[in-house]
Amino acid sequence: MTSTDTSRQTQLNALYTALAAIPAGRVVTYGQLASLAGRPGAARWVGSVLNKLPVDTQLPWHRVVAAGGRIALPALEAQKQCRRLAAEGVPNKGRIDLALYGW
DNA sequence: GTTCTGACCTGAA
DNA sequence: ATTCAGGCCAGAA
Repeated sequence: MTSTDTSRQTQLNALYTALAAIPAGRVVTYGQLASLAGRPGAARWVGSVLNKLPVDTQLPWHRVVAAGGRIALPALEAQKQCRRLAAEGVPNKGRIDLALYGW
């Protein structure tokens, strides 16, 4: 195996760890999560990973939002995410205040 | 090998 | 506030 493969796997693990480390009532942006995973600028990569994430995952994927507290998901999924966040103590109306609930 | 696409980000008009 | 363009990473065609 090449060193890039192992490295990529390690970063992926770091991403899951960082995401799991996000407490309820707190949200992070894709770029920030990418930085936490040791890959600044790889926000798109994070989105790709979350998209392929299984439906029965235990990871708090709903705590990940786009820059400015904007929801990156389509209307339906976004509504579900907003609902979930509100249930965790993050009141939002289609947009989240990162100044208050941001990491 | 190139080209397109996607749960992105920033800055400018 | 909304729209556009350039840049970023990785996987699929």
